[in-house]
Amino acid sequence: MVRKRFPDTHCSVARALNDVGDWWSLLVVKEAMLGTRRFVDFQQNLGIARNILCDRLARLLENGVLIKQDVGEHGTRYEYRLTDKGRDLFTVITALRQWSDRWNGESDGPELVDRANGEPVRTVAVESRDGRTLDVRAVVYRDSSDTDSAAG
Amino acid sequence: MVRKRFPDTHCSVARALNDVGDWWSLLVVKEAMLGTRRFVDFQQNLGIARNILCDRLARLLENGVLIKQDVGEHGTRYEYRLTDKGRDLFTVITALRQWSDRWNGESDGPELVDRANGEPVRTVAVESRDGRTLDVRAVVYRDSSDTDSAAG
DNA sequence: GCAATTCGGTTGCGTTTCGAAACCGTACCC
DNA sequence: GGGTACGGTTTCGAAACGCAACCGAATTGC
Repeated sequence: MVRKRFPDTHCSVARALNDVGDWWSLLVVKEAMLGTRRFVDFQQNLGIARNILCDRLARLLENGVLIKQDVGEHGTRYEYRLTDKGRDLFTVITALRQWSDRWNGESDGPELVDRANGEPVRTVAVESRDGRTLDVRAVVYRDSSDTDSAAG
Repeated sequence: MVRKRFPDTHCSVARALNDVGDWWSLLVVKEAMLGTRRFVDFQQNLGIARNILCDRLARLLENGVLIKQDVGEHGTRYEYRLTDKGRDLFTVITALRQWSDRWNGESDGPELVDRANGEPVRTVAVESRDGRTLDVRAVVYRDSSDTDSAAG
């Protein structure tokens, strides 16, 4: 299974999508954030085909999103765990989850709460240095190679 | 071109990926945020095949991320513009961009700055109600249908 | 009026990727 | 030595992708 994609593009978003841009990769990472670590558990919880899971895990390993550890408990047994890079996708996944809940209706899935006090987390947003929430019209892409104009 | 995906899943992340989960969709939205509105411009700026672009635009229209307006300037001419739902992906795309820049190295692409004062925007993060930055270990998924345990 | 061009697609067709199920090899258990 | 669990790999049909050619409507050029 080849993975050509866009090996080097000037666009950060495209480069991020090289790592986690296909359908299953982000779901695997999300599942890992829920505590799943074993091959069979990923497979069952996600309902993903085994070969695709193999491929996605391998790619996530290559990209440094997951690491694979041999835990020799009973026979052949491995654990796939998030790296710092993988855990850092928490913001992306949370933003995506909140976006979906805002626009596609609330899901009956788990609610994300602060472990310290059980309160829901804030809405993820882009903020200015002094703390104002910025929408896409309130920013400019500077030194662009595409355009210097405003976004939106 | 059929689009089965997961029409109704309890998982918000999966439902978000139904809308923008494939390779090109998010890039089309990102391009729209840079100001691109016309078919040919999307096609040239992204380097996407025309039929694929057609399909993605149609799907983004269906999902309410874009709207299509007939601007009868010169012959057949349409504009694809972001809806509120589409503009609201700004947070997701920005989080993804920042993640990529942190872990895959800075790109030579445009830098995102506050239009009001030209300063770079803050790092997007998940925060508690009282403003602490939360990583994945600092949260719990409550009322989960999968697991009640902590994430990470 | 007629050809050339632009725009926004659609169609054909070959290649790549996906996905379900079957199969494989190792290690444990009895 | 048979059974089971785990982590894959193989097979093969279906879907998606990408390129290039074509199409239809409107605009421009003459």
